Amino acid sequence: MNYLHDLNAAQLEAVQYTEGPLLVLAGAGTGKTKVLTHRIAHIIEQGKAGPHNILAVTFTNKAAKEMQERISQITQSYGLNLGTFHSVAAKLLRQYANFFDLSPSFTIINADDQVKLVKSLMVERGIDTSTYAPKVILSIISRWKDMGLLSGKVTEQDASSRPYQIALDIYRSYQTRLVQSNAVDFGDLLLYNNELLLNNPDILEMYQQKFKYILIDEYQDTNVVQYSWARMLAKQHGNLCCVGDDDQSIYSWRGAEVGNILRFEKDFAGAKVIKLEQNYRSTTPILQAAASVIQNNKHRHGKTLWTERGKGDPVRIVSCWNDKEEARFVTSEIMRLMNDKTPANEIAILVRAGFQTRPFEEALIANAIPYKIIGGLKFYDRMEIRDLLSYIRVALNLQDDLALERIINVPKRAIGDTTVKSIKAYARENNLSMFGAIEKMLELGLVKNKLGEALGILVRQFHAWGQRYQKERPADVTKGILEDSGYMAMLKEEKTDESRGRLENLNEMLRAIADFENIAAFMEHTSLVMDHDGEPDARGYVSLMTLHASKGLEFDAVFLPGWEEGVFPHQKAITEEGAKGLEEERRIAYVGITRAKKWVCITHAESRRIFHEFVNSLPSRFIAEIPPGSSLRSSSKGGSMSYRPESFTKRVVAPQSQKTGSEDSYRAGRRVNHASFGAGIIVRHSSDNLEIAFDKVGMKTIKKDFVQLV
DNA sequence: CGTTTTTGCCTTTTT
DNA sequence: GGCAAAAACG
Repeated sequence: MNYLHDLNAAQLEAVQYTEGPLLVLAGAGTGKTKVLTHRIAHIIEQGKAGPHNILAVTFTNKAAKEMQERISQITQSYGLNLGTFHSVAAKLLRQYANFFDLSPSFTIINADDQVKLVKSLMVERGIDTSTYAPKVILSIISRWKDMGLLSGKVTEQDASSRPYQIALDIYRSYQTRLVQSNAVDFGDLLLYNNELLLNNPDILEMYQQKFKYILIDEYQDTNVVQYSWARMLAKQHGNLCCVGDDDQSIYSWRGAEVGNILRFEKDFAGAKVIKLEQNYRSTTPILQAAASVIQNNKHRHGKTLWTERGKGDPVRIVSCWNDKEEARFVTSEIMRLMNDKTPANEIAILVRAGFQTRPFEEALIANAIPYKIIGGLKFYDRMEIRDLLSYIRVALNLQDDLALERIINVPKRAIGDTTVKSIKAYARENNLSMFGAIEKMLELGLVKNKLGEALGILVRQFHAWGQRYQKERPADVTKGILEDSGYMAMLKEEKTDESRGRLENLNEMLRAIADFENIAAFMEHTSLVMDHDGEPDARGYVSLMTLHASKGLEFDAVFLPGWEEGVFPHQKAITEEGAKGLEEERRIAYVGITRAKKWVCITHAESRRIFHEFVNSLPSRFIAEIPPGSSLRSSSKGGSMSYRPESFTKRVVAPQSQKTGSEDSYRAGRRVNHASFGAGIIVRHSSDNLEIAFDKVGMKTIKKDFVQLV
């Protein structure tokens, strides 16, 4: 029983309350993982259920791995069903693949392939892809999947407007094509699972009996399908424990429904709710600042974090002229911290969007500070890796058109655009896969000479590789692919730094494959385990990442740059989602602040280069929500800052003085008048366009010429 | 017909 | 300041 000793009262209650539905509202840094791991260990230790009768799902592989390790430290847990939603779903679906006209070896396609498929379907039926972006159409389809809607269940009403009509049309053929290619996307993994249980009471009952205790981590991030799936599975025993924090729900754009966690007590009769409010991470001013921001949200359970850490430094809020100066300021502060013996890996810069990392990278490099971008370019997203994966995919599944198209002419083998188009046309006419079409065309002598020869070689090679995978070691066959295809030779020929790096990456992948029994297991791993690169615990590196990527992490010092209206909160979140979008932005701010153990420094720039024009913005409204009592405001624009090197003023003033008088008068904060929209205030401006918050009609983007200064 | 060069689009967050 | 699709080139 000694594993219960280091728990506080609320944590202990959550661990011991094993029977019936339970919602654990776990604020940032309150020991959420501890509760989950101890609870699982407790169920096993008490003999309530064996590991194989417990199901625990997380969102990230990292979380799953950490939980597994920590449980193993407490008790024997062999056979525990623990994994991400997607990996658990994939495992289950492979057993019932034939229910969905798939073979158990189906491929899981990634986002890139999804967009490509949607686009090619749109082009096929003559829909203009510049008016309706394939990405947008895909996101509509994905949201339907997240809501549990197969194309047949989408109603006329769901698809009333034009983009939705297009999306529905594409959705149907998209699914057909995926099935023909023996492939599923991420959304399908859960959607099909849900359908499986809905339509097959016998299968559902079997799993209901198997899983006596179900635990869900990060419950605030679940979508409708995940909710429905878990609810069905838990129905018989009713022992569903959901752990999450409504204030940290930041994935609505991926289909997550905050409503799931807000509705918990309604959905599960007799549910118990336990709040974890003692924070073990941050100082009081940090928690106060976070609380005063998040309390502006209407839709939340509401909880008050407190700490015994005691007083600490106030949250700093610093104004800068522009993005470059902001980066230099943050970098100089980082150097100061490192001089004061704060290790680099205890320092993080958290940005709203990926492109904001650039000025920081430049400043960090200029000052020789080692840094790592977390979650930026992923190992499996690299060109050469995706090429090799495509080769493997085709070798394993000749129907995988998307993969074949990617590598059909890599390395160059004289199979160009026109040939690919004719192959696709032939495939469509005869209802064949591309590979099938090539074989048929060769058989009928429709392609001749050099082209026929090149295609013939390719066909024979893929058959050979596929057969070799059946009996030989996967790493050997894969190496064979790289050699036989000429891919390796192509890179060796190039002899640039880049090509050498690519070769190194391919070798690393061969080494990774060597750890797997069979190639199918490796492919499952690559499609579901994406967090490979940039471990945040890397010693000696400052971490640079998006706020989203920072969830679950903690650092001594956290820098939060770019707190400007339009950047953060992001303009799109507000225009597209309105008040809901703003609340989510605020939760992102909350996540950012609560990553810090000792120091938070928020900065905003008055002018920022976005694309190739200067954009002026007002400070984020979230800054105004932080009370002076827990924060300290200053400016790096001149005057009082002691750490400000001479060069700052020189460089910073220059762009300002370059502006013409008339441009300058349209700056953020000025009131303007518009003939039809009335009075408003400029929120941001670029060379031609003004973003104006009108008193009556809300946000609009207006050309400068159409408004007058008041 | 296939390869090289140029243009034109960007950028919210990702299992 | 990057990468993919279209246009020009061979």
